[in-house]
Order: sequence, then structure tokens, then C-alpha cells
Amino acid sequence: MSTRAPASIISEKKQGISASLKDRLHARLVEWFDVHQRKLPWRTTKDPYAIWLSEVMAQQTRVETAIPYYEKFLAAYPTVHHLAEAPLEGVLGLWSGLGYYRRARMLHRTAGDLCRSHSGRFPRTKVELETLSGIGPYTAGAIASIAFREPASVVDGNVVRVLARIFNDDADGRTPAGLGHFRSLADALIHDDRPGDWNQALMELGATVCTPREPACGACPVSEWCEGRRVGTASDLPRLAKKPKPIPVAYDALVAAGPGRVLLAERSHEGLFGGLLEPPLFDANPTLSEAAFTAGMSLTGALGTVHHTLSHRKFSVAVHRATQPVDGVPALPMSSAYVAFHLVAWPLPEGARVSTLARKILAFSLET
DNA sequence: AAGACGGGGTG
DNA sequence: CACCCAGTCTT
Repeated sequence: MSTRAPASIISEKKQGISASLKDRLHARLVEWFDVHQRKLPWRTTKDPYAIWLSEVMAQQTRVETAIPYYEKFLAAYPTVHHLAEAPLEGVLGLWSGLGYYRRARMLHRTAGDLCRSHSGRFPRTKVELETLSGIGPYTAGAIASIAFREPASVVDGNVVRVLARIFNDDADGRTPAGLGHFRSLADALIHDDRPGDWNQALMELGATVCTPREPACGACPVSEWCEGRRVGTASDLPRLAKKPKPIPVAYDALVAAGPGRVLLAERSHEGLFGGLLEPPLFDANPTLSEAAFTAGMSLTGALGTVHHTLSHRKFSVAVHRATQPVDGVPALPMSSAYVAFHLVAWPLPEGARVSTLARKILAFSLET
């Protein structure tokens, strides 16, 4: 473990970014980006709607993962008007498998807001964009700089890592204070010239060269100005507070299937898997079973209810134990979150709004 | 400031 | 298994 600069030195250094260093970083990085950037589908457009979609899909998600979702989504909803007119179920269906489903609901809501109050036009500034639902500092800066050439900075996980290393900065990028520190650093570096490419270059460098483990400093276009590399701290930065390990929570899935059909429950739009369909899930944890029973939706009780609801015996009912990692203390029994039940075709139609967990349960229980 | 919110790639 | 990904919202 190598030495790190004291915070006091860091703040002085931030004040002291020379104009010439800023210009050199900008020129070298944008030049590198012109040659080495990955070919991503949203790099061929300046349409703020498409940029917006790509940025939201990429939140906490690797860009390679988002690409096929982006292509299908844009084909289904080519404009913000198409999205605004679309039923939410369809939007959630195209999001199925991506995770963080609240993003899809906020995307849909904001599309409606834009079409109602701005006739589908996007605000052109970072400050205005940030007022929209689901658009935070990062996404607002990305849209403003890429689609509208505003010299607005962005700070994502890549930018935190790259800046922490270049300036040998040990601020904690996972706390609000540390994040604010890196945002002001990024603000100090933003250029009037090609701000969108500068932002993307910074992120691209983090994604492909200045990687979390074993950064490829030999391939880095700005390594000669990298303080972290010079003093040997690069691979130890950024400093990130540890996140608690998600706890696997067990659920019993009630799989009721008839000829070509399966019973799915519609979840509340709040919380885990909000708005998705799934085989009814019941908490299987001893500590929570009493709460589930109190809610009147215990598994054994539900078995009888489902038998009665289906009213004939062409349906088979099975229970499948599944686990889902959950942050922190296990949530309320999932049975309390259902708002409706539906008989759905099996195999599931394309665009079924289900989570990956539900897909796995159904595949395992009903395959063959 | 801390926690919730998915799923998958990688060493 | 640990880490973390083109973050945002809620409490």
C-alpha cells in the first residue's frame, strides 16, 4: 500500500489545476477518443431522446449489457411521442431483464410529462434537465453535453476512478461529500470545446484502459500526467466505502399452470420488481413467516385460494423455492405487494414483463 | 448519511 | 466470493 496525499494537499491541488494541464489533458484524451472509442449504437446520433434512453439504460449497467435493450426499445418507440403514448406494460416488458425497473417507469412518466408540457421538446440545459424524473446530475450532464454541447460535466464510476488516479485523490467517491468533490473537480476540467466528447472520453478511458483492477497504464494517453501512476497508488484508487453484502432471501414460488397457461401475480409498482408479473412469491424465511400469515397470504392459505380460484383441476400447482439477494434487512413478505392476478400464456410471449428471477422459476418449473 | 433498487461480467 | 458497472430516489 502506498502513500496517499492528505486531503489538504488535494484541495490545494484542485484549486491549482493549471490552464495548460487542462488543455493538454483535453487535447490528448479527445484525440485518443477519436481513434479508440468503441462503436456504440448511440454514438451515431445527437437526438436527445436517444441519448437520454441510452444514458438511463446505462445507469449502473455495463454498456455492453444495455446495447440489445437499447436497440429493441428504440425500434419499438422511435420518438418520445411513441414512448409517451405506449402502455406502461410494454415499456416494462422491453425492460425485462435489465433490472432497476423504476428507471423504466420514470422514463415513461417523463416522456408523458415532456409531451404534455413541452410538446415533446427536451430542455437544453443541465439545470433544467435535472428537474425531470429519473434524470439526476449524471444523466442531465450527459444529455446537455452530448446532445446540446453545453460544457457540463458528468461524474460516473469511471470518472471518479480516472480523476482519483490522475490527481492521486483519495476522496471517497461513494459518499455524497466525496462525490461532490469529484463533481467540482470535473467542473474545473470541462472545456467549451467538444464537451460531450470529453465526457465520453473520460468514461471510455475508465471503461477500457483505466480499469478497476490492473489498469493498462501502458496504453493510457494521459499516463505522463497521472500522479497516481507516478507515485504508485493508481491501482489502489479510488477509495470506495465498502458496501454491505446483499443477503439471499428465500421465497416459495407458487407455480399454477394449466394447458398453455400460467398464473402470474402483478406486483405493486413500488419496491422490488415493481410493476412486474411473477408466479406468486411467498416468504420462506422462518423469521418472516409469521408476518406473512398475519397478512392472510401464507403459502398454505394461498394454495387453497388458488385451487378455488382456478375452479377446476386442469391446473397443476407446485411450489418452487427460489432466492433473491436483498440489500439489508429482508423486506415485507412479498405477498403483500400484489395488486392483481392474471392468467398468462405459456411459454411467455415476447415482451412479458417479468423479472429474471421469475423467468428462471418458470423455466425450471414448466420446461418440458 | 444511509439504504433500496437487478443483473451480470470479471479476477 | 468480492467487486462494481455511463446513478437516482427516498427516508
